[in-house]
Amino acid sequence: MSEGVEWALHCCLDLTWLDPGTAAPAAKLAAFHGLPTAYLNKQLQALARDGIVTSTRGPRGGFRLARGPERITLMDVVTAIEGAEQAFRCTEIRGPSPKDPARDVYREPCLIDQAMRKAELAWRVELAGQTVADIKVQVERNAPDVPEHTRRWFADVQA
Amino acid sequence: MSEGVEWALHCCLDLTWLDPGTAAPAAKLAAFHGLPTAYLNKQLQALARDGIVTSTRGPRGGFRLARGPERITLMDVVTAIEGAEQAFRCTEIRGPSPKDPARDVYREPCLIDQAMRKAELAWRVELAGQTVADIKVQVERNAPDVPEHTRRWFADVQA
DNA sequence: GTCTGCATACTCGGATAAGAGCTGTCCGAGTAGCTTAGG
DNA sequence: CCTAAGCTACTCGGACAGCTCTTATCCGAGTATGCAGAC
Repeated sequence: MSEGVEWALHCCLDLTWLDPGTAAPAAKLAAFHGLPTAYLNKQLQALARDGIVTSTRGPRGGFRLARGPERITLMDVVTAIEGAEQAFRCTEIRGPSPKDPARDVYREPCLIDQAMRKAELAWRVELAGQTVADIKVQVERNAPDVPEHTRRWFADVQA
Repeated sequence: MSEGVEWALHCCLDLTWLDPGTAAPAAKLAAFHGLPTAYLNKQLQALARDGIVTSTRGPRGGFRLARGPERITLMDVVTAIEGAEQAFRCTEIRGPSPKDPARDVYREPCLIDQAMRKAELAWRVELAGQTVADIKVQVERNAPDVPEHTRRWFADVQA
């Protein structure tokens, strides 16, 4: 899996702690996490294309969440970065060449495909069941200083 | 996900229908599914390294299952081809650079990592819960002609 | 007729290229705010 | 003093290389089979 997913998730979490009405530029987000600015910008663009964040250009511009974090699932973020295609894709390789006379033996759907889809569905259900807000709440409980620490950093440091 | 997984799963299923005591060479398996022989051979080698199939060289040689299909899970096959590493791997990018004085704010484990692991675990559980024998039984119920069709093809055709 | 040695064909195994996708970088498009000059 | 036009600085956005991993291929290592020749 692309590591852009990790970056995007962390950025979404950061954005929940910004001062209301402010946006975080890609440069600051990159500096905060020690990541290459331009490439992170590319990932954030992907989030913007899927309507997870909104982007504004010019001074005081940057990215902010397009909707409440309770309405952004981990699945949404993964899909935005990785694309919506299945990881396992059936290429229908059953049986000897398509010109085989007994080809109709394989009318029924491929059960290997179904089994893999079932597993991948379980993965997607788990991802769709957790929102950015859930993570936010857990962090605020486990490490109460992180939100303020983050907010302050984005408010003060000019990177 | 590598398409070698699909190839490997189909091959394992084929092997369950071979005449007892016989082995299927990579060339025949490749011809049966319309795949490049040499590359499929490489995937089968990966299965052999993980002890899922056994390989014998020379005439009448080839691959056969190393144990009963009820003891081969889909997880085993996926791990053999894709490796045992997690798809999502946390690189610990939380907070500003490691030399930040307030670094100890991030003592607690990364919750994004935990969330992603949880989802991936659900995927693995699903895969580990289905065996090649399960697929075999389902196919024999849904498409009763496939087993004999396959057995005959491997017994007769010299590819 | 039987045994032994050898040649042969077959198959896996690992080392070696080609291609695709992820990773990383750069510069142009667009915007907000400041500056400055005029009324 | 107030207004407005222009300028500057800042930020996103998409187009352009580098690099790792998947895909694909080839040839050598090893083995069972069948044959030929000697006893």
